[in-house]
Amino acid sequence: MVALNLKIGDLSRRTRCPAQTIRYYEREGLLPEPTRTAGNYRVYGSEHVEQLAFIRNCRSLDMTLREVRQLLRVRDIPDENCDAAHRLLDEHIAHVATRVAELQLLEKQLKGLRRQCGTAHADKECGILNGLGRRTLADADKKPAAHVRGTHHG
Amino acid sequence: MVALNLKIGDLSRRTRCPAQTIRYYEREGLLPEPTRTAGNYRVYGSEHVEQLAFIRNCRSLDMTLREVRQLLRVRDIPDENCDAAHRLLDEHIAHVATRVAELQLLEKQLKGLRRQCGTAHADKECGILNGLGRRTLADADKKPAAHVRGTHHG
DNA sequence: TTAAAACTCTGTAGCAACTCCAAGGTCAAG
DNA sequence: CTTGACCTTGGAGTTGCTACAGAGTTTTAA
Repeated sequence: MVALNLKIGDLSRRTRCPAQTIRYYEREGLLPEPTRTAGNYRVYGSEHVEQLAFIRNCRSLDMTLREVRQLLRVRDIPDENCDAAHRLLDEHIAHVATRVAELQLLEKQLKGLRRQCGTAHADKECGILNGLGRRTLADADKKPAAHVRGTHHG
Repeated sequence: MVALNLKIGDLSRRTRCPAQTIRYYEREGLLPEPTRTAGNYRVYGSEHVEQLAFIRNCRSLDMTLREVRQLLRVRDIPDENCDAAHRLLDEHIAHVATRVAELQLLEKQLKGLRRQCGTAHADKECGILNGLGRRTLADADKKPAAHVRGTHHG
């Protein structure tokens, strides 16, 4: 159960992961290099299907590729105990919880700002625009804290 | 009230914004180009202090630079009514609310996964590692939805 | 058989919002 | 006159992809 002989497009359809992304994971060392055909096409087996599924599951849980790499390493050391996986997951949960709290505070601030102007009028009287210009909105200087970013509405 | 004659380091300290970032905002057209000394040093006035404060306030509310640019444009059209600012802020609030909901779901899933293995043991029996390998964690294929990313614990 | 369509290959650039580095110019103090 | 703090520009790195471009390969249909 290793030789399925999938081309990259087949693997892509099977895992709902774009082919470009599969190549990217390979470059990044998350997926082992597949064998090649005479024509230099990549050929995948079931181990690739499974590993890619693992990666995508982790990603859907918003883990970074760094974390995925660590989990893969843990997974591949047989008969080790799974403390490392526990720690990683616990840390990840903590990060998410932190971010939720931050965003909830943010939401409150935004709604407060929004209440400062409910109606249309000339810009110079707009409580929102004025509020944003003021040196202090609630409390000033708190660092963005490095891991804090990301609402990413594109 | 325009000529304070601040050098970039002075402005940086005053606004707690790194000098590099100030130059970046200038390149991106968010801050007007300052005058220069004979030695080619940037010289800032109070209008720069105020505009930079505005930008940083927006950023601390997690707005994108694109949104900030739009708000600045709105602000600089005098006697216009502030509908545009309202719409922008409402949209931003909606994005944040969406992201909060997503992250809360995520947190639940992660905690569920964590519960699958409470104790140390050999990796191959670990419910976490096994759970991540399974083809379906909760429900499979839901798109990352483009603006959904970002917990970014670096 | 052959020509078009569909697929794959590599490599590069772009996104957001910075941050960091290098190599050098400018200015005040000692 | 030299040290050091500051400033200048330009370019690369970060994260996790996505989107080309230009070329080669394989499959399908006429």
